This record gives sequence, C-alpha cells and structure tokens, in this order.
Amino acid sequence: MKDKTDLLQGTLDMLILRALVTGPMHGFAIMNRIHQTSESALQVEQGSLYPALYRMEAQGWIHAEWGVSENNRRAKYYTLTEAGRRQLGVESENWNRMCKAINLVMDFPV
Amino acid sequence: MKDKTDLLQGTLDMLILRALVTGPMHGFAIMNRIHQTSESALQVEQGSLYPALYRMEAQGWIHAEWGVSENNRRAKYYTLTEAGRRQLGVESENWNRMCKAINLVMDFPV
DNA sequence: CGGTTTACCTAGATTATCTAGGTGAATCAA
DNA sequence: TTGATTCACCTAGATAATCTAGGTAAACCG
Repeated sequence: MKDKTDLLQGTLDMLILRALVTGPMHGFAIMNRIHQTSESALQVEQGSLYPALYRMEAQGWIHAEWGVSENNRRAKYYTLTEAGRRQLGVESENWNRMCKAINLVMDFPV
Repeated sequence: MKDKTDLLQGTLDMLILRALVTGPMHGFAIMNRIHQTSESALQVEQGSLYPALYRMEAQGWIHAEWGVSENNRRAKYYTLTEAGRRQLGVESENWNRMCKAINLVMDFPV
C-alpha cells in the first residue's frame, strides 16, 4: 500500500535539481530541504536520494565535491551544472503540463 | 526515456475513477475520454488500461457488465461503486496534497 | 565511554505503467 | 464478397522509479 508521504514517481530528480538552485548542498541537506519546504508533506528516503544523486551526476546534471558540512562532518556537496539547469527547465515544464492535464480531467463537469 | 504523454505514476486509477463519475463507460471510451478531456496531453495505453480496470474491479471500486457499444460492438461497461466513489475521494485529496507540496518546493524563493 | 545524530552507501523488493504482441466482430469500400 | 479499417478487448514480459532494510563511520554530548 502506498504511504501518504510517498513521492509521485518521476518528480524526484526535479525536486533535487530545484533544491540546488539556491546553491550547492550535500545530500542530507537536500533531503531536509525538500521535507521542510514542502511543509513535511514530502519525505525523500535515503535509499531513493543517494542513487538518484549518483544517477544525476552520471547524467551530468550535477557535480559532486567532497567537503565538510556545517556540523563538521565529511559531506558530498552537489552543484547544479548548466545541463542540470536546462534539465530542470524541461522537467518543470513537463510537470506543469501534466498537472494541468490531470486537473482538466479531474475538473471536467459531471 | 520517458515519453511526453506518459502518465505520472500513481494517477491512472484516479483518472479512471473520475471518468466514470459521469456514468458507466466501456474501457475503450474511458481511454478516449481521458485523452479528450486532457486536451490530448494524456494518452492511456491499452496495456495499462485493461490491467488497471481488472485490478480495480477486484478491489471493488468498479463493477463490470457486458453490453453493446454505441458502435454495435460487444463492450464491457464499468460502473463506479460506492467504494469506488470513496476511493476517488481519497486519491483526489492525496493528489491535491501532493501537487501543493511539490509546488511549494518548486516555488521556494531562490 | 556509550548513545545519538549526521552523512553516506547498497542490494533487492515492489509496483505501476508501457511495449508489443495478439483475438474477433462490425463496418465500409471496391 | 472480400479486403482493409476500426472498435474493443486481452496478456506476457520489459522497464524504471522508488522504497525497505540493511549497513558504515565519524562527531558530538552527557
């Protein structure tokens, strides 16, 4: 059974890219950022996050660099690349189109 | 690679249930209805539709009955059950919550 | 020095949807 | 009357995204 906080499939990459628009961030912080800005409605699991980051780095959308976190832990900082910014545009547009389409169906007069 | 008309995962049942609010319909008509009301933005594939209908009937959300279509073909007409109407409410609420949550993240100030 | 938090990682399961095949009956044009 | 097209249904297997459930190690705190 799907949990209430499960993500809508296909939106994770977009959310991560969007989080990185405000500047480089490490994985753990991205997770928290998404949780907080969604007012706790979204909870990205670590088992989803890290493979996604790995995949997106391979795609060239983000760039990773080891550093030290604000809590003095070693952390991998991710930066949005130019390709990542373009990808965010594509995914964001797609999301808006889908949202609109679904709402057209949902709001169709009875 | 995901196609532009691919559905957002998790929304198919909701769309089908919603289509049936206007009255009983056969599978093929449900497919076309979703395509049309979404202004061609959504295209449910038959290989997604029929298994979904089967699954939803097993869940008790819809009820099937053989009949004859407006084109004089044999067709299976689906009707929304009371449980299906409740399920639509649940899924619809969940969709709105998710949409809002994602848009909170997407619209977060830079 | 033991527990908690931070931060990362991975294998395998789950599940939804799509791809790509198929059937058969009705309609329509040649 | 026959061949092509449309309607309507069905299914097996592939694909892919996310989650579950495990794990490591270092830093901090009492």
